[in-house]
Amino acid sequence: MPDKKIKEKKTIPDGLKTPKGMHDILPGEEVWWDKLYRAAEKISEFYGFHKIETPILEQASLFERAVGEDTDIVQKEMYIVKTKGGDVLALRPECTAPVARAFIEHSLGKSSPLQKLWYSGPMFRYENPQAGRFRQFHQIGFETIGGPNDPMYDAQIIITTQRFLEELKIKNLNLKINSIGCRVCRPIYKRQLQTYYKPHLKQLCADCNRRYATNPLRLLDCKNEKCQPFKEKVPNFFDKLCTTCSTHLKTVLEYMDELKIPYSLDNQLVRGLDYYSRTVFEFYVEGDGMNLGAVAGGGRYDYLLEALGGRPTPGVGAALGSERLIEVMKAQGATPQLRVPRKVFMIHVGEQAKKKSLGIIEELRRGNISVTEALSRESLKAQLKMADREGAPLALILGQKEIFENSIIIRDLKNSLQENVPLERLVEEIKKRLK
RNA sequence: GUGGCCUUGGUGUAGCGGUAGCACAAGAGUUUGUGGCACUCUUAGCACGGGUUCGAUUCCCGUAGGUCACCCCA
Repeated sequence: MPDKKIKEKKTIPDGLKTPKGMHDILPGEEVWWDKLYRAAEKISEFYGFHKIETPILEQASLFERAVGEDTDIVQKEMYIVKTKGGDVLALRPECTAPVARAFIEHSLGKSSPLQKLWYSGPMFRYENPQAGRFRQFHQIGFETIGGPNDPMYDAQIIITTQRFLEELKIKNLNLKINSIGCRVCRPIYKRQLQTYYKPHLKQLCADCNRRYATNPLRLLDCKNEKCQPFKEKVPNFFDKLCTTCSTHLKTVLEYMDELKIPYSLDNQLVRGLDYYSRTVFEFYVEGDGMNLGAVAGGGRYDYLLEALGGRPTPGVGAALGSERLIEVMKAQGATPQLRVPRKVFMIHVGEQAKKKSLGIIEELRRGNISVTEALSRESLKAQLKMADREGAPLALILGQKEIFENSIIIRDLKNSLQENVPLERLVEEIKKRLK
């Protein structure tokens, strides 16, 4: 029986574990997240994006309206929270809608007609986890809202995303671009698709039959074998784009060439969020074991603001999956952010020295010198070993003799030279050596 | 939501129907106040629940988690 009790203590009960698809980010991972966030901050600053933070919870109807009632995200992947007051809230599944909401709610367009915003934070989607797919995951995103409806912004969002990926040294990138048309040409194309598919409905899979009615564009990215033969003669969307849209796409592509960004046109690229219009794009990483899906994706959303009750305002945005980026960096052998070692390691010998060390450490920290210690260790050896492992350049050694002389030893751990200095000159002596 | 595979100390891994080895990591030490190497010792484990069995970590079932595929996406 006592055996059993020990067991119970060791294993955390299932009921207390992290929920499925959600993970702790432990201190060992810090170096990767650090690298990611530093890059994000650097790129945002360079490209003139300002950070915005929106609540984790929003009214569920925000996403229904923005992302679309018919989408998988809204239909089956949202975490819904009912408050005691009767509000229906959702854990945000993405962040473009909240950013657009904030733009309207705070009339950001009034202070400056073009807003360049970026965000970073957790998103939530209730789906089955697998590699690169979690129920709580993190995104970093860039949005430009407002200004004229100019393909230049599409290009700028893409180059920003591209530069961010480069900053992270991510290789083997593949950029896919497509246009899904506008209010004018998309409905026409949808009808053409329906006309094309109608005679074949009985031979199509169940999903496609549903898509036929709800979202004909998705017929294009069905992967069911049954449906493949019919794709060959599908009317090509590029031919059906209205003049405005095809000019828009052409210009975006010209800018890509100008910026020397390689891309591939993919007329089957249809994103699962309804707010997109015209340009849509995704970045993939090619290579073995890189089945993470898109590492970044985005597009233009000219009708989103309007759909949320704002004035008609164009926008373009991109989102990157933080966990996927880190996965790719690891897989491609990138080096994580270096931890900055603390400058000096305080070592004591004996009870009296231990007590006195406390004060010295505080004095150093106030002198803006970072200090580590292992005051709980007693042996000098063990403490030096720790100092070595921490990578501190200097160790301070305080023992009976030093206390008596009112001095302290500064040991250079790189070349093993040490010197005894008066305690009152400690801060300046350290600073001299750290230069 | 459906289906396949997986689950051994902190980490990575052996193993067998009779309760477990190894490596790394961690801690202590190799005499008296000096680290990185080496050596010694120590700590620590069969995901959870049930069944078959004299006995299960090993076989069977279920649950959970992970992973892969479909779907969709970051």
